[in-house]
Amino acid sequence: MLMETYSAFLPSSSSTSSASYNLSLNSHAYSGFQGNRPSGFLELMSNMGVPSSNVNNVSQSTNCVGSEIDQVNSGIRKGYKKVKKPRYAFQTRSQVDILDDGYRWRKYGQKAVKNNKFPRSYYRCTHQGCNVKKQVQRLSKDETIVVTTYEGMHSHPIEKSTDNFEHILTQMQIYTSI
DNA sequence: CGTGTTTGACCGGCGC
DNA sequence: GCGCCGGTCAAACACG
Repeated sequence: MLMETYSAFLPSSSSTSSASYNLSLNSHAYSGFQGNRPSGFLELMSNMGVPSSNVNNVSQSTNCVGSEIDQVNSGIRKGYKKVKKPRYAFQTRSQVDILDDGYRWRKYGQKAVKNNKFPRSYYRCTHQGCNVKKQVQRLSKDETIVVTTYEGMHSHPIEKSTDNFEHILTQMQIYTSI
């Protein structure tokens, strides 16, 4: 079904300008980026050095996504120090909810959000032992904008043949050129 | 049969 | 304590 959505359509604008990132990450916990090689979309993003200064100013919901809610599950287990899980989100101007970053995700929930007529979908990486989660949300303000929030970091290689960003770009161009 | 989605129930935190 | 809210579980279901 993803494919249907993919091949369905993308904004009529040109491919390069269709994607506008607004990446915000709380950097302190990410000093040691676990992946040494760019095996994932996220690492690619970070390696590309997408600065948080790239303000698209599409909406101000980004800051709440990026840094405010990140202490949600501060799991205090056995008196260990609670590590606030860093989240980081980037929003993409796309008609497609699911941005295939090469990992395999299993959907485990979907909830309606307040002030938003679109639901939010919760995904989890299906790799064993990998606890990376992501949630995808579409803004009701501007329904052409999809906010993808990642939580955690993959500690395993990518499972698809999507091993570099150019492949992704190729994909995007394929789907955009319709 | 393996894998992923759907969907209501459930749960914990928080404000009142 | 109660109800809301955001997040998760899990059984049923769909599909190759």
